[in-house]
Parts: sequence; C-alpha cells; structure tokens
Amino acid sequence: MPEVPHDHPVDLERLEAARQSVITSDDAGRLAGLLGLIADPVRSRLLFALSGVERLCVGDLALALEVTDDAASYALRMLRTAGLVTFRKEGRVVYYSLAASFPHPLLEHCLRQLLSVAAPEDDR
Amino acid sequence: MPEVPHDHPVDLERLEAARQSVITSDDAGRLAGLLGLIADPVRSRLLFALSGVERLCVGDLALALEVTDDAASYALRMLRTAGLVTFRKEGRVVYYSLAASFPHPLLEHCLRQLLSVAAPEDDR
DNA sequence: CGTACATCCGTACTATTACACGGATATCAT
DNA sequence: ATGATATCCGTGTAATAGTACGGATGTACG
Repeated sequence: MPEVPHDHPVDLERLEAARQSVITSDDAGRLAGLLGLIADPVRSRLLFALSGVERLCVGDLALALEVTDDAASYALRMLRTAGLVTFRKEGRVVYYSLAASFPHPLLEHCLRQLLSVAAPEDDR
Repeated sequence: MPEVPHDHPVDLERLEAARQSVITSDDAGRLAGLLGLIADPVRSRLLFALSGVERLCVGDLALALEVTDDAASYALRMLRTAGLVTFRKEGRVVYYSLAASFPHPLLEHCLRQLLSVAAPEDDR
C-alpha cells in the first residue's frame, strides 16, 4: 500500500485542535464558490467599479474596464446569479448595483488589503 | 458592427467615478491569483486547520481533512509556492505552518464572515 | 546495510471555466 | 411599422486547473 496515510497520528493533540478549527467540506465548497467568483480579474474589477457608484449600465461598465460589452455582460450575469449584484432595467438600458446584502466595507477593505499583500514591490 | 460598445457613455459623471475606484488589470490579476488559491475546498480548509495550531505534518493534516496524503501534499505545495505557508523538515516528517506574513486575524475574520454570507439557511 | 516509511515531484487524464460568436428580445426613434 | 440600439442567452472551443498514479528521494530503525 504505497498510498496509505499514517496509521498513527504524529501529533494527536494538535490534530484534535486542527480538527476543531477546520470547517466542513460543505462549508468550504460554498466559500470556495464565492471566492472563486471574485477571483477573476473582470469580476473583481466590476465589484470595485460598482463600489464607487450607486449604479451603472453594462456599456458604461465595459468602458470603465476597457473590456467588450459581452465580457462585462457575461461577468455581470454570474455575479447576479450568485446574488452579489442586482440589476434594474430602465428602458433598454440595464443598470447594475451591488446587492444590498453585499458586505461593502468588509469586502472593500479586505480586498484592498489583500491587494497590498499580493503586490510585492509597489506599495503606496 | 454588432459588437461595438457605446459610442457615447450613458452617464459620464458616474463613469468617471467608477474609473477612479477600479483597480488596474494587473492588480486584479494578482488579486485573482491570490483569491483563486484560497478558493479551493482543500486549500481553504488547510488554512483554517493551520490557523488553529502552530504547525502540523502533512499526514496529520490529511487525517484532519480526511483527504489523501497526496491531495494534502499537492495543496500545501501550492500554498507554499505562493508564500502563504512555510514548511520545516524534521527528520522524515515535514511540518507546515502559516507564513509569518500571513494576515491571520484579517483573513480568519473575513473568511468566516464570508462563510456566513455564503450560507443561506443555517446561520448559527 | 537494507528495509520500511513520509513526502515530494513529474506525467497523464479529466473536469471546469472563460471567452467569443451568432442570434434573440425588447425598447426607442423616425 | 421599420430600423437601430442595448443587452441577454445558448453554443462551441480553447485554456486552465484538480486529481490520480507511479516512481524518486531521503530518513529512521533494526
């Protein structure tokens, strides 16, 4: 059996401590889903863009990010499906906003902090 | 030209505001890389597990998560490459810990908060 | 000194995902 | 009504990433 894990835990005490702080696979799956959604250049940039304004239509968002309408529409669709943004159709223009349930300050703060972690040299 | 974006912005004022808060594609790429790394059930669970203890070896971590040694080893390798965890070899056992530069309280707090956002029904 | 064990690493397979394209829908202007 | 515009949606394709397998490496123990 080359692939069998330990028969005996090396450090039982710490193992138990770890077991306590680990989240369930189920929770981890949901968390991964959410994070994976934000873990996309276009989608995260959309969230940042929307955090600065009350609302904006698809075409303008595409202009702000300098991506195609389609890319913006596609990304917004996913964010919408996940409930992170809401949309409102006025005439033939569709306006998007961050969802009310969106943890604005938390995410804004955390993401920007993570950004500085991810940036090795150019800190401001 | 069916795929041409707006020639004229719909809301110029808000567009400018959005342009200001959007991050660069480059930054977004780095951020996405980091988030994407955490956006995996095994990897996020490993981080949670390690946040509860000073260190733990691969086999014990695999036991704690109930995954194969290989899966744990692979996930730890990626976290290590990204600099999120550090390892120390003692004899034939390899112990992993969260990196010193790891934003413990921030991430722990944010992730758990995000978890409750991701959980639709069972809040505790 | 040789056997057993913990872990790593390269390779191959499979699944997931992003993106672009074309057409569809609905709305406004003429 | 007819044409043009803003956006959505389904489909296909190409890139990407996760998982499993086999072997390699180094260490402890008898």
